[in-house]
Amino acid sequence: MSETSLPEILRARGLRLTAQRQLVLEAVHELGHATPEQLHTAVREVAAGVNITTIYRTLELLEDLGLVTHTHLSHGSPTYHPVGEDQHAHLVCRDCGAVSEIEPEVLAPLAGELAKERGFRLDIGHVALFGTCGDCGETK
Amino acid sequence: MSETSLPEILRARGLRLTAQRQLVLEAVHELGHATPEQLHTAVREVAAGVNITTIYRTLELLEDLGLVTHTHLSHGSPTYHPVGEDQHAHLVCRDCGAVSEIEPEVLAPLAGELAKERGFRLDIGHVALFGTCGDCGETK
DNA sequence: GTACATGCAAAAGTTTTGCAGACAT
DNA sequence: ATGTCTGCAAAACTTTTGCATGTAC
Repeated sequence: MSETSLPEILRARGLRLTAQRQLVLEAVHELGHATPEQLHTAVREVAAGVNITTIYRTLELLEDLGLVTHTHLSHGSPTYHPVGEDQHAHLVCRDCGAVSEIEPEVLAPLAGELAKERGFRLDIGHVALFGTCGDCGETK
Repeated sequence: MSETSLPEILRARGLRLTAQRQLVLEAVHELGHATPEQLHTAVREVAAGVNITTIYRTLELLEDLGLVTHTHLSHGSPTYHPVGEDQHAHLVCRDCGAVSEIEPEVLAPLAGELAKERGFRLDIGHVALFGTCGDCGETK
């Protein structure tokens, strides 16, 4: 439950702490990986009046502050999740749509090679791997 | 330039071979990884009357036929590329937006481990890795 | 009090759907 | 001839923008 001190980070930039910003950040932590739409719904359960526009603007801000990131999991809308804490990548099954997480260690060798060969710094929290999951693979 | 016989695949399903379908598939091969919008522009250069709707419908069909796949490279629109031939993954720089390709061999160990540990069959042609490229990393 | 944030409404952009006419077979 | 495809128009979504009001500081 480390909140990485939103108030301080905001203050350091001369920005303001608002209920909306706290709620959106909380929702991102609660939901794990969620679309703007889903976050909107979640926030609304606590504060009914919050506008979807604010969700988008706040997510952009939080991402800029380094508190959240987003990934494109197959479909149209991106999903947001907290940064830091649990760095992890996503495994997305194209058949059943299931999303599972994998530990960063699995990607470490790859990240190392990319850095060495290309100078490319892999953002592990941003990785989405597509394919067929065990269940769907067997059935076929 | 192996065309993987579009006519035959269509016929086998009782579907029809049209100029539009040939043009869209050709464009996907030519452009490498392109958004529906970009494909539309490319196709229009040859056949001006083709509608964007047809691009979407055709891409869906071609994907269903296993001739093309799509990947989500950062922004809103997905990009489509041919299946088979040159299996490759994408490296996307979040700072400058540059997209480069990496050879499938780099991903082979990872693919192997995922298959072994999770029974997950990684679709290499679908992989998009985000991070910071060499140029942007140095500058900072 | 002042500048930043939010809500609202509208715009912009993307993807989907319905339907009548065109066309491959 | 017949059933599939396409183009057109409109609808459904998602995301962005402008502006007046509200509010943290």
